[in-house]
Amino acid sequence: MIHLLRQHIQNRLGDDVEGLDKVLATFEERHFKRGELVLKQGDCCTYVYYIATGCLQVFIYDADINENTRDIVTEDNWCADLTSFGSGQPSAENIKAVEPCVLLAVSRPNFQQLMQTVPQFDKVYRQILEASYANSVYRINTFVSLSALDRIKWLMDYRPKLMSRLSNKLIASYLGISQETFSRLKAKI
Amino acid sequence: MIHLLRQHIQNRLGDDVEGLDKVLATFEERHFKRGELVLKQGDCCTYVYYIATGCLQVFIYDADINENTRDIVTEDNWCADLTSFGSGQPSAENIKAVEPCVLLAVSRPNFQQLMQTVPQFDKVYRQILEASYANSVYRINTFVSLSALDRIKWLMDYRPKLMSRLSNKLIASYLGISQETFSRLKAKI
DNA sequence: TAAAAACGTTGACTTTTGTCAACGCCCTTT
DNA sequence: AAAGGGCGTTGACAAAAGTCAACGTTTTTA
Repeated sequence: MIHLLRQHIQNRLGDDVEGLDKVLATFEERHFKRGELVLKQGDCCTYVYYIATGCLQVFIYDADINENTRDIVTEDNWCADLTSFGSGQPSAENIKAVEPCVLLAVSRPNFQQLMQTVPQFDKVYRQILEASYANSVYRINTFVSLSALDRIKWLMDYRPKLMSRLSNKLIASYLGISQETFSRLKAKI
Repeated sequence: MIHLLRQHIQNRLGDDVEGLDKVLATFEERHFKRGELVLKQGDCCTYVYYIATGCLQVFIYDADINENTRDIVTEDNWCADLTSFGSGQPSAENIKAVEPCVLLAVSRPNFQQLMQTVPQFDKVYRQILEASYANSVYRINTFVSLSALDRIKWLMDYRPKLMSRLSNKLIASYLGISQETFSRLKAKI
């Protein structure tokens, strides 16, 4: 699966990336079953994952033990609790494979070494950060400015494939509404 | 006001920052009155601002011309629409001085030159990104997991000074609720 | 300083959303 | 194949939040 990561990086930095082989050699391939936890809250997030295939849910539990979904990330994207990963503090978040997943993982020590020794990897990291941040900004704006119905319409426009790919329960959680409300509002469109 | 930025950088990178004077010389000091727009949606965000003093509101308008607040940023922090700044595309967001502000601004060309010529500036930018992102993640989690009442309590804990410093109208908008609901819920605590 | 505008609160009412329960369906899993 | 569990939908009701209006207060601004 490493060729997918190679392509991902080359798409962003060009075909001639110095140190690319060194970078790729540092990643470990890890497989997760549907429903399996990749990261459990309280544990430190010691890996950053490139999703070769599959789909991850990033979520926190509220007082009633509901899963509240901060993000849903699909193949050819990166996933981690970057806050925990960067600080070394325990994670407040959980990451779960909602489909069978093949992930390519870099550990924290390896990541830091790559950052220091491969300048191009530094660029990759910045792009991960920028993309994650841009995504978050979008998402916050939907929460402060849109009704539940409009958030559904927004998701249909912005990430249409998610609608057919994931369970309604998960999408409702991603939109910050109950499963029942999602079911009812969806029927109105 | 440039000494505030100097201190900000030294606090993060140490007292001996190579190229610091070059960096500081690149910033322009700009003053904004209370209520003045720093960035208007549709315009490109051509500056990144370090807030020396004051407070900025980042917001978008919805269909009813309400101001929906994505973020509130106070002195000794950075503010911009990084998505627009990075891509050069028109901004979807507005930035307004909600208090009289002194901002230190770097233009896009100067920013890019610093990134290429001063390695330490690169680190500063990454820290801005990481901090902005961490802040966004927190904020999303409050929206997907907390009720309006709990978001108010969260704000009291997480950013207590904002509560006394800003108008209720603005805080309500930041929390994604109406001014009236905020007034009523606040009375319950 | 006086007028105007914006703000904060409260009441009455509407709309939106959540909760609990029931039911059929699909999908595992044994 | 049968049992069990989870999912998606719907109904009935409750709770939460929004809207509109009014009013006194504070803040701007002319």
